[in-house]
Amino acid sequence: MTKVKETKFASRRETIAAADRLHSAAIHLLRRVRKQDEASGVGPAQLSALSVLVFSGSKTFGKLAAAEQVKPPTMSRVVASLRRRRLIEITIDLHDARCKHIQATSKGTRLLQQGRKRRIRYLADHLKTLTTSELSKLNATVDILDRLLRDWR
Amino acid sequence: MTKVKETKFASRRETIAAADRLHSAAIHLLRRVRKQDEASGVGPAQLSALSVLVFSGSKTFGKLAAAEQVKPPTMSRVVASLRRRRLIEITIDLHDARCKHIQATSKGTRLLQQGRKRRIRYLADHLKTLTTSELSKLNATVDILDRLLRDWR
DNA sequence: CGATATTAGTTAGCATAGCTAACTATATTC
DNA sequence: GAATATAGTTAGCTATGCTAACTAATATCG
Repeated sequence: MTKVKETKFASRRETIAAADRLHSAAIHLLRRVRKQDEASGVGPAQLSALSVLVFSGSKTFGKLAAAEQVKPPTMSRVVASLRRRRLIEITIDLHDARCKHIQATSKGTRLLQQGRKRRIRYLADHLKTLTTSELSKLNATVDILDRLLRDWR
Repeated sequence: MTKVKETKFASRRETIAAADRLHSAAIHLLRRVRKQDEASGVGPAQLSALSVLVFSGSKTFGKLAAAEQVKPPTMSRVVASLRRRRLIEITIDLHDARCKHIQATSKGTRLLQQGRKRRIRYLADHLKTLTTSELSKLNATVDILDRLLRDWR
């Protein structure tokens, strides 16, 4: 028995080709889905930040900026816009007056969930042409991607 | 025999759940990959337009705007920036002086392909932790998505 | 205790990217 | 040849990203 090791991983060439195709498909998919968000009248950065607040609860300013992979001045303006629209509220930390806690208002939560519903419904309207077999392949792949994203870097 | 029809398609609930997960994974994946493009010193709209020109050849202004799903004034500025950087060239149509044909210069082609290489290499560096079995699942799913995107709407 | 350093966030100012409304210039149509 | 349609531009708004320089609060250390 000379074969002691299975080729568990793909060649570099194949990996690159897969990366390329995945990248392109993701770009084109999102470009279409994102158009649905315009109906909310709120920009993408604001929706994305609001989404973090709605799904992971209250966050300090700094943690929100980190979660959005954005520099503090950018988040500062995004938060100010959200506040002007009464989609979030800000409270000052009792123990450290420098820290601000940001949380979604009920109006913000409502707006986000409606937008999300619209976006997902739109995507689902296209996915419904898939067979159950195709859909389960899709789900399996998203499992893989989720793991990849969790362990990123 | 009462069962006359197979349930070829998934329930609405399952479809919505899949759409939601796909959407979220695509957002997070692209957010990471897009960071790699900053190294090129050219913004995302410009890179995307340049990419169309490099891979599908010369385009008239209007077709480029349509391909990028963007309004004419937006494309006007994008093209002007690309031109200032000598990444594209513009020629006037001989038969219709209103029409402008936009094409990538060799500098533009080079810049795009380097950026693309960097981006794809980065993504591939993460995909290489996948087994061949996982990679082929991924490829199968991208096939499905490509078809979906081609027949969109 | 008080000077200094660190941390949290803001302000100012710049570039890119998206839009609409209003414009110019060229072609087409009647 | 006058009216209309088409291709693109200009002006001006909003939003999102950045860096550099700032304020204010806390922590550290002599």
